[in-house]
Amino acid sequence: MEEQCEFNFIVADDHTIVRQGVTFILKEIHKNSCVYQLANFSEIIKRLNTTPIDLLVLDISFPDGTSLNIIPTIKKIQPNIKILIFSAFDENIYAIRYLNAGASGYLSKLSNEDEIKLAIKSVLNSGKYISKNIQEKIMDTYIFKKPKNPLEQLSNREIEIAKLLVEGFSNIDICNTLNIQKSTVSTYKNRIFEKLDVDNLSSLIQIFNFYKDKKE
Amino acid sequence: MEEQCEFNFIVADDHTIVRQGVTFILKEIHKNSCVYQLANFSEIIKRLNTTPIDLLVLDISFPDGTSLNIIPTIKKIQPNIKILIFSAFDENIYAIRYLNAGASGYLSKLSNEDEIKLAIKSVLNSGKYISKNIQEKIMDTYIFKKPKNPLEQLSNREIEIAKLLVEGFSNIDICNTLNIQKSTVSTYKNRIFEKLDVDNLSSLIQIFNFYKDKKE
DNA sequence: ATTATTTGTAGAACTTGTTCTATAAGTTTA
DNA sequence: TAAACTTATAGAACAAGTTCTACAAATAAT
Repeated sequence: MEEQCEFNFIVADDHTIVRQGVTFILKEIHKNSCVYQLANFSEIIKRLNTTPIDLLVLDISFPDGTSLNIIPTIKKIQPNIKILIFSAFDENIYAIRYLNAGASGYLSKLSNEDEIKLAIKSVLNSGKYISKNIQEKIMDTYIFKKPKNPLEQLSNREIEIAKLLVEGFSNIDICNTLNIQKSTVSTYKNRIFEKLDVDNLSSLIQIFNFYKDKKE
Repeated sequence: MEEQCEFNFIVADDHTIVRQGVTFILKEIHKNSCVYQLANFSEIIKRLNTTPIDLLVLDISFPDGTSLNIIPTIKKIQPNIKILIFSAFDENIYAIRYLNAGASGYLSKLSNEDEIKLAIKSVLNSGKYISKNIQEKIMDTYIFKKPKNPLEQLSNREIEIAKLLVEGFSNIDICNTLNIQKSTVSTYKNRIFEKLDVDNLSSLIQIFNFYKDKKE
């Protein structure tokens, strides 16, 4: 039966409704394709071991970066597979990481139907899809050559203070333990936020947890 | 044209793919119905003011400050409307609160297609849908009432505010969006911290992220 | 039915955090 | 090597956040 499939797709997402929505679009684009709807990682692996897949549309539900390493795992089984990340999380923080890890595209769930179709077609035809937003981001990274791991931009002192902030210490705590003025701590905080392009502690914590164990 | 609609539905969700998936299912159940796909709260209100709606399938994760109190707001416009909450958040924390607030059902996005159809049909026919899980939950709460997920200790308002804090909003942001005094926000923050036994935002974020998707 | 507790809310006084500006020392770069 | 950033640091004025107290309404407990 697989021989009647023009393409083999996997749609992996824990939400049924999303799987079905994506399946519907895939069938619209390629009527004679087979779509495997899967809800978790082990199902994906099982399927990859039995069926050559052209495109995997992959939801990433965990913002902590654990799903990053599933990409090489998948590619080890099927090196030519195209992976389109379909994510509810903000492009700005994650997209480039996933593309570097070997994904063929990163698509926001906020995208309208045309964009979704475009992404799928692009990945199938040219092997990649990069949204306007991400293109700009990459330009930034290349032209201003920011390091891949944004934490590397921080000076030693800045990292020291960022870490304390992330661990929950107040400015006053920090200024006491480091014996500096509170205004100094604030200045650091500002510089850290600026360098990492965030504007609240919550985002700092996210970035920190995301990148702390990653080599650039 | 509205007179040819057997039912009028609204599907409100910020993700296109979800709106379309739900629309597809609704059309499958009631071929001759009209479905309005809307992406934010103000669109919902606008539509409610012009069209009598039988069922609103409402995602509660969208970013424009949607919360519990939109349910009474909606019901004030159309008292007989049925609201089915279709949520990516864990039932255990939110379901009962939304049902108490006047929703007719609470459906997890993890549900399979049959469950989704069942929920929609139940709400349309009998005016309510309560999943096995939630039924058990209610039993537990009524009969055995064991405290499991610490987030359950928080009141509705406390959860609302905790969520905003976790997402990185400042006290001032919160007091502006909720139209309360900044001292009030601080009071909440304190109570939240006390109940969850933490003393800084960082820990709150950790607890929140740890428990938000966990069943008890 | 009465009492106790929780919930939602603030005012005023106070503490903490931010901004804006600035400076000396260290590092790059043209 | 001089000019140009970067880094580590504050003072002062101002903004944001906290504390402590309080009170009415809703809930729960006795």
